[in-house]
Amino acid sequence: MTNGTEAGAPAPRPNDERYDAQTIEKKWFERWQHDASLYAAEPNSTKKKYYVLEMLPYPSGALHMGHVRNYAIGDALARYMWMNGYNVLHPMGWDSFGLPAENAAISNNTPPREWTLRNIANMKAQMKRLGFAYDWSREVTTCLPDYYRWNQWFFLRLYEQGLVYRKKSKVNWCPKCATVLANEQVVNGCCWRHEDTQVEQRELEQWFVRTTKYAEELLRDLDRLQGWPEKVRTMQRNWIGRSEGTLVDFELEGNAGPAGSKISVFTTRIDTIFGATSVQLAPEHPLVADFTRYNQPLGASVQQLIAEQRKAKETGDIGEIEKHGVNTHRYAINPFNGERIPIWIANYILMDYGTGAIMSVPAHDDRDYDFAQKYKLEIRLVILPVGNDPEETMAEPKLPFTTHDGMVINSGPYSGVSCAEAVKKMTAYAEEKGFGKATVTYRLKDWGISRQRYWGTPIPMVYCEKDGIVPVPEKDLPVILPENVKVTLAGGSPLGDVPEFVNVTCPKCGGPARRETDTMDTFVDSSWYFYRYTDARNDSAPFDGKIAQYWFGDRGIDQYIGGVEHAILHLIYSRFWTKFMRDLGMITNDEPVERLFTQGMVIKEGRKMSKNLGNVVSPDEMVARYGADAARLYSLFAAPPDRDLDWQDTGIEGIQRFLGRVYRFFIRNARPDHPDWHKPAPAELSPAARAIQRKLHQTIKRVSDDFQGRWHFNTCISAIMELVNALYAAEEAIARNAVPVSFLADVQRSLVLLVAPFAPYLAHELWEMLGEKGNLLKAPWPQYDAELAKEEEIEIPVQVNGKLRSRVTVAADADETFVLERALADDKVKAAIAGKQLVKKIYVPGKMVNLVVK
RNA sequence: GCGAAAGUGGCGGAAUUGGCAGACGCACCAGACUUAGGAUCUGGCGGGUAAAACCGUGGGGGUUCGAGUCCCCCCUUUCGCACCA
Repeated sequence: MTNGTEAGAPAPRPNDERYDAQTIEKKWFERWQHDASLYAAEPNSTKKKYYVLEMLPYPSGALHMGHVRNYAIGDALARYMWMNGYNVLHPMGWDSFGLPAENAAISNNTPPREWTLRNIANMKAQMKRLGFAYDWSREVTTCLPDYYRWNQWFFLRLYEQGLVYRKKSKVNWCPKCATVLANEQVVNGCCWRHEDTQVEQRELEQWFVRTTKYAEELLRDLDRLQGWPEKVRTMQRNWIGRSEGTLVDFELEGNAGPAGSKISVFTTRIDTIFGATSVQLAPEHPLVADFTRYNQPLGASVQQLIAEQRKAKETGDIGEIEKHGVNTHRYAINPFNGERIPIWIANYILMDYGTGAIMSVPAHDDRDYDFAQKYKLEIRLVILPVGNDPEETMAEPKLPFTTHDGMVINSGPYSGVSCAEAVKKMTAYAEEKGFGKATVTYRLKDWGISRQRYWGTPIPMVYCEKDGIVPVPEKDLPVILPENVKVTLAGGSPLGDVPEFVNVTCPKCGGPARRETDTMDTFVDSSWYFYRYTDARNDSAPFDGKIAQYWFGDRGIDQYIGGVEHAILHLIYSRFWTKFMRDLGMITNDEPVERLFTQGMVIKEGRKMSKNLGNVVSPDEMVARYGADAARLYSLFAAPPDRDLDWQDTGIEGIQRFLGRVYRFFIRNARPDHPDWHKPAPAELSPAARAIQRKLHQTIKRVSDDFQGRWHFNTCISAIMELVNALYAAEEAIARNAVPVSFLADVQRSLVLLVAPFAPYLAHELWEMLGEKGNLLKAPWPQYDAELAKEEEIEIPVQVNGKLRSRVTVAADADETFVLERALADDKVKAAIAGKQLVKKIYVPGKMVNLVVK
């Protein structure tokens, strides 16, 4: 151990003081490899639990900087909680089913399993090199049977509960993935993975999970998720898209068609129904087929409308579609006034929302107004907005009025009541007469989970000619995904080409049957993986409920950290799964995640990193050049974690320099062999030592407060830098023995602890340098003392008429009279107020003085 | 179109509650040490001025003794939603 210097002599700065991250990190990396229990959560602990989770990665081959940032945040928190005495669960796993493995299989002839496991090995090694403190004994790999068998087990439970069903439906088909996408995976009409590939529509038999059963609860419980970003809650609320309204049946005039004699429309504005001047059908509405059967020209027009709508949907421009429609010359009867109104077919009416039919009220709906203008349909005023002058409005209405705040007019017996009142009364009337009822519609759809792909969880179902659809008995799970399958991107599941997989005997009758060849959407895997972590090696159940109960408590995972791109899909499916498991009696919590944190992206030169732009920063390269500590610390220092981070290569060099400064300070000042080193620090300190002490306690406060609060680790690190700068400034005082060694030992110990969550390698090295033997991870977090953090003297700015004129230095506890006296005695202040009348003296205690003069 | 967040030096960012704008770091400049410096240490660093004055947090107004922070209007950027009846 290098000793400090003799009193009075300036500190020598030999070359071996150089901070060599590679050597230090290699040393600790090797030690940590040999201690698997280092980061293990304690199984039967009386300590308070803390479950911190980062979103598990897809094993694409290598980590990127976004991962490093995500995990650096979680790791800092985990280490902080350990040091605060919690029993911490900090696991990691692999979201390892999915299409890229198949693409890789095709392009370089490697089986998906091999490719995936190799990527996992590589990324795991990267994580270890970065020093992340994961409990690897709980590692979850979703593509292995010991995990996906439980997906199958859950599928059987869903089936028993009637929560999964088969339905023939139009599906979104991505030609590049050669598979079905859930609605949620379609972004602006394109595939969420292939942003430039338009999604097509195909008709297929699919398995659907009845997520809509929980729509109401998923919406309601969003209000409880106070630890989630408002933004995410809003996105989920929009996604669920709850809408209260009324279903109203319009009879068809004349001969009823075979599809029925009524058109059911959904409206949120039944109060405007006396203003309905047409009924509009979606081009794909079932009734349309009847209308076009003996009407060739109409059929052609409808085809046109369908094509327009489809194209608009595919390009994501459905919001701006140019409205087109065609008059069927059929009529519907308004049940409220018996009036016959024309039935139109229009390209902006969507079949997959509500009933696919609407009543058109041009005077009180923007869209209907546009449409009526274009086709010269009647526009009838039935709402008078509050605050409008009736006569003026009647004479020259500035339509459309879409407000709910108004009075119903021209509406028979309802004229004169408020909109809200009319909705109630008219709905009640419709229910009484049997032609309508109050309804709630959701934008949220059931979750289509079938994928015509190989690399996923086989759906445990069998099709028997005699018995139909038969679930695979639980004892036969898992249905193993066969290997050596020829993967192609042609349509249909590759599993269909594997006879030994497909051909089975029916579990019921023993006769010949076919296995389901579709696999599950990978969002199934990630919907419950965090429960598996609590009991990852259980081979008789997905997990033990009691163990999950300990880690999830009543409110779920204490802190979940990941990208905002998962704000809807992953998190809504996870919430669904939790509610489903709760209703199965497996768990007691209603929600999976108490606190959610969404970190910003890592960008460079103002743009997202991408291979195309050639601005990708490789973690491996950063670690090789600057070390893991520097890479991690910089990813926390460069921006607050919730904001985007603009990566600058010179920025990380600054961080490396800082780590070097810390290291060199310890090289010079860690003196565990000194006789005073382990003695308690004296209560009375010299001014130089007192200054350090004050700074130290201020720093502890700042760092601790941020961990508890807003997580601005960038300012925490700044604070630690300030402390280190203060120590450098004090080195002369240290050299002349004006700072007691025992006190300096305390300061250094605290500094190591403050650094430990952010730069674990260096912290461990320094800890050892201080002569400490115990596990740094379990060393208690330093506590600050408000008294010691207090300044003894403060500088008070003095303003005259709001402009800074001078500063006066006073004791921290000086009273107002004294401070004002000093301020008025100051020469610069005197000059500023000379010849003027002092009208007001403002003193904000400890902050500032403002003198108002005339 | 609707909603949210943001806009501060050459750059990343600080200022947590209305109270010294620019902490901390990068870049740059100067000095020290040095055979050397892409190491290290010290100092400087919003504009402006000889120094001051003065100006300065996207733009314009307002409230206040005092505004980056609060209110009103506008501009720009990012994100989310978008004929959802």
